[in-house]
Amino acid sequence: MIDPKLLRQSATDVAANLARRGYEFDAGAYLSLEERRKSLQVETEQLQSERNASAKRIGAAKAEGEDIEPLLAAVKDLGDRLAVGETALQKVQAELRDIELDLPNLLDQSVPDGTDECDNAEVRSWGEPAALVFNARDHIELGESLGMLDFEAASKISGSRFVVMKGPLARLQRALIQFMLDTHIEEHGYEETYVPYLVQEQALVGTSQLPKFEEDLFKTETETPFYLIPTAEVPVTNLARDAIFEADELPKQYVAHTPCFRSEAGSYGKDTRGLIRQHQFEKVELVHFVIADDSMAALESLTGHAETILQKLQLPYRVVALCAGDVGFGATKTYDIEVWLPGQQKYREISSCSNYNDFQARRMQARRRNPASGKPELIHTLNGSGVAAGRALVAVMENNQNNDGSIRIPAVLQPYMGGLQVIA
RNA sequence: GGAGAGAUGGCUGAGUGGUCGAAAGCGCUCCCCUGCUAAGGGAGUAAGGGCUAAUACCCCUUCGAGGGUUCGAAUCCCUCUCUCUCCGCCA
Repeated sequence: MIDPKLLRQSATDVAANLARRGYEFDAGAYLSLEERRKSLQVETEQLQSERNASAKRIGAAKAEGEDIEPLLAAVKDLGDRLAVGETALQKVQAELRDIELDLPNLLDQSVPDGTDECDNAEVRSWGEPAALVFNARDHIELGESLGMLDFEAASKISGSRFVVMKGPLARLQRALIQFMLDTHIEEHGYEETYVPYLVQEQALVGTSQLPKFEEDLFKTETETPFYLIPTAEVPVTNLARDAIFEADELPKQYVAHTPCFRSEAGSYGKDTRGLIRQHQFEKVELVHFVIADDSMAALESLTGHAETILQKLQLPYRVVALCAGDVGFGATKTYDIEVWLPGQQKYREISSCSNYNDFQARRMQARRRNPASGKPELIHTLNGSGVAAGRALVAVMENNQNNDGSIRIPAVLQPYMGGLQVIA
């Protein structure tokens, strides 16, 4: 959520910033609604104040044994007037909140212009795509011929966009997850967390998947509905909900491995085959809570932590700064890390690292106490994949394939594979 | 699933219709006292929102959540959620 005070005071500046995303914010309509809110709120609070004062007078008079009938008569219609005002105020406030919850975050000035992923700016790249002497196979062909990826079996059980993995390949994904967790815990200073995979609406409003993107989520039909998490960002970031951190508690860095569940509504034609886009996938997620001044530096270090994983796996990648039109709803700035996939002969997203500044914090009431003023102020939140395990598996398979269809296991993963060096 | 108890400020815990945003204690902050420490004395110490140039005044809201009764609700009524104890079941 954008600061409502900023919306009031600088609505046209906000509109100009959001226009970079291609988002149209009707500042005039907002401001007229806001003006209505102001007069209604001032009026209603005035009536509440009168009610409180008269209740006290009546109480005092009664204690003195005086006749309170005249006082009661004087406030006879106050309750009705108040009820009318309160109802009207609540309605306007709800309308304003709906608008505010629907507004994307302001973009950082360093975000490059552009409308879609074609305009993203490469920041750096690492490693060289290998020149394979034979025709590179994709992970589907590799996995199926090894007998270790079974999309048909998954389809029988659950339909499309699911997979069954078997044997050393299933273990390889687990090895990747373990390796990533251990690296972040031991080398990057993260605290490991285990979190719920089912969350309530409020948590998703906090991280801004709701109310706008409900169709992307799986929802249970229980009495109070649960949503399956689309990313560990949701439960982990909500650890800061309604919290006031003391000065020495920040920064915080959390890592979590979870499955992620996405309906993929609206992506029907995309990546229909293989592991790239599944309803269920494994991911290691990094989350930072920092003070406002530190969030841009934290974005750089978080992105670096994800890059370290790919470097240790010897996977070629590049880092791109998402352009204005491609930055996600709640982020102020995002780097995507794209790994080279020989089977597709292109770079594909394997991690997305975002600074949300106070956007999620405001929705969650996530604060820290400023030691100088003693007052609570909003923290900044960040998150990024460190990295997506399913896609990392794809990258390892395709980049480490041999001519005979066997797959070399990266050295850093071999300890997690019982010393196995090749999957054949 | 059955039976019972409970939910109050950072913590413990009073408070069953009126001046209660809320006693007391603990914790924390500042000051005094003290050679240091310990002990002691005094003052302060919730969050969100409105108004505003203001993190100054002032005002509003909040005692698990939502509704109701009332001039007035932490206190009375209804619904829900959660926590704890015992029994059953289960990983």
